[in-house]
This record gives sequence, structure tokens and C-alpha cells, in this order.
Amino acid sequence: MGRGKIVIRRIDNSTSRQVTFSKRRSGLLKKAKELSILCDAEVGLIVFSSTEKLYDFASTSMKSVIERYAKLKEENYHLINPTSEIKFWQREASSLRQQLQYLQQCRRQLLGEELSGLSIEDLQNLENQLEKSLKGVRTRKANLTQQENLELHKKIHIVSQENAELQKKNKPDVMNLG
Amino acid sequence: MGRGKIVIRRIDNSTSRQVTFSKRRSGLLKKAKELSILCDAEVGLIVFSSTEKLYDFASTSMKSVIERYAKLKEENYHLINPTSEIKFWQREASSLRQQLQYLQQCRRQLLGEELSGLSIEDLQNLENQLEKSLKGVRTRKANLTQQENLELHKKIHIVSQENAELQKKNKPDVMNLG
DNA sequence: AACTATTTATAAGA
DNA sequence: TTCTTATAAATAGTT
Repeated sequence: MGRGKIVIRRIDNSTSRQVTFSKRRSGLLKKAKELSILCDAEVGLIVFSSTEKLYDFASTSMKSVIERYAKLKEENYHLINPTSEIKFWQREASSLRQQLQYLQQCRRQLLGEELSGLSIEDLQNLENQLEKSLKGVRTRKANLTQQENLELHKKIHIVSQENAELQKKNKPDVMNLG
Repeated sequence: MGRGKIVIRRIDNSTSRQVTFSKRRSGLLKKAKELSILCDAEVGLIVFSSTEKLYDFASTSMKSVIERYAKLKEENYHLINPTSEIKFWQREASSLRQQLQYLQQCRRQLLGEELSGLSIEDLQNLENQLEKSLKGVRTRKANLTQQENLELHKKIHIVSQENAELQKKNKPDVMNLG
């Protein structure tokens, strides 16, 4: 619903991701509110931006929504039970550690290290990916360099003009010296 | 967004309230999902219909969303017994999440994505690294291929010998057939 | 459940 | 960030 159609995938550019977040967040909150009013529903909405900020809406109160939810889903009852609360965080940490380990291995492979576990096919895929990466990086670098060039040209032009004007002004003095 | 404009107030007619609920609920869930994907946000949405039915969406898991929410809002935090062990694991998870985030960004750059924050110098370093990676991968691939070739040669040699022996043994029979 | 006339949301641009 | 506007998407009322 805008000037162009978009596909739903993470927006790479951080600025436009923020802008889109701001717009869609307010739209979502508005619609959550409308649903609760129009249809007499109890609604709770929690949104954390990628910058860790919290935005929320609750038709009644978030506490009430969460408690009602937790009653229905007893696996979430750890909210009220400190023992399972500890277990929850332990599992969380374990899961995160696992993800971390995977990403670290992935990174090492992308750095061309730790390749011993890989088959020839894996290596070929990795090579293809690296070539793609390289292409992306070079394109970006070229764009940036070109942009910088343009700006430098502009600056030189301005400085040259300034010089020309100064020389014009200084001419009389120069003649006096001669 | 429909044949007519409506005011946002409770829909009196129970049938059309249900119909609207069904339509808007799915719209809301869709948009919650889209926001989480597009903007890399953690989103949790809980909806109870007026008929007590639960509909929900969570980009990660509802547990995680609620925990994170509860951590931020102390008024809900009284539900949790803040023992030092819980705090310890929370800190642990937070630290791990940070590392994870860093690695994810690192990985995206190595994949040639998300380059918008990098200077020309950064890009040059990245390019150098990728070239190094590529070299490592190609070397490893070449070694592996060579090694495989060697083994294949050996196998062929063995099979050839076996064949030769079999042919020698079979010769009498073959002559008998002739 | 479909259909569509409208309204609403929002992507892109300023 | 905020406004504008062309266009995509959602949906109110209808079949």
C-alpha cells in the first residue's frame, strides 16, 4: 500500500527500516485498538524495535491479558513460579549459546578457516557465496568512491573560483612589487 | 476501507461483529508478522474474541516476548521472585544476545549484505578478507579434489587387478565355450 | 465464502 | 522527522 509493491523480508537499509517501523508500528497499534473496540475483544500487543524500545497496547491492561493468556497456556506459568523461571533462563542461555556456536562456525568458514568438515560440494557453495559477497562489496565500494569523487570535483571547482577571485584582487600589489 | 465509512465503536449486531472480527483479526495478525519481518522487531500479539477464543502471534515466542516485557515493566515484575540466580541468568542471556547480534551483523557483511554503514576503507578491508577467504576455500577444494582423485586412481588400479585375475581364471571356461 | 467499491495504510519522494 | 501523494492493501457492505 504505497508507491510501490514490496516483498516482506527484512529491510536492509537501516534508515528506511526505521522509517517503515515507525509508520507500520502506529498502523498496527491503531488497528489493534480498533479491533478491540469494534469487536469487543481483549487485545494485547507488544512490540520491541530492533533498537530495544518498547511499544505496546492493551485494551484492558497488559497484566490482565498476559495472565489470561498464561492461564490458557500453562507452559507460560513460569511467570509465577521462580523455579521454572530459572529454568527458563537457563534454557534461553543454552539456546543462545547454541546459536552463537553455529554462527561462529559459519563465520570461520566465511573467513576461509576451519574448512575441514566440508565436502567438495559444500566448498563449491561457499566459493559461490564468497564470489557473490565480493561482487556486492565491490559494487558498494565503487558507488561510494564515485560519489566521493563527485563531491571532490565540486569542492575543487569552488576552491578554483575562490583562487581566481583572490588573484584578481591581488594583481595591483603584485605589480607594485615588480 | 470498505463500501462505507464506519465509526470506531462496538458493533451492535452480533453477526456482523463476528464477521468483522474474523476479517480484522487476520489482517492484524498479518500486519504484526509483516512488521516483525520487515523491521526486525520482536512482536507479540494476543487477541481474545468476545467468545473467549484465543488467537495469537509471536515473532520469536510468546514466552520470550512476555519475559522481555515483564523485565521492562516493573509493575508486572512483582510476579517474579527476583532471586540473584534469575538475575544472573538474565545477564548471561543478555550478554549472549549481544554477542549474537554482533556476529549476525558480521555475517551479513561477509555475505555482502548490509554494507550501508561501512566506509570505503572498511569495504576495502572486507574485500581483502573475502579474497583471502576465497583463496583458502579454493586451496582446500583443490586439495580435497586431488586427494579424492588419488583414491579413485587406487581403486581403479585394484579393480583392474581383480579383473585381470578373474579373466585369467575364467579363460579355461571361456575356451571350453568356444 | 466471494465480490468489489471504497476507504485506509503506506512506500517513495520532498 | 514530518508532509505529500500515488498506489497497494484492507475491508464494509453486498451477493
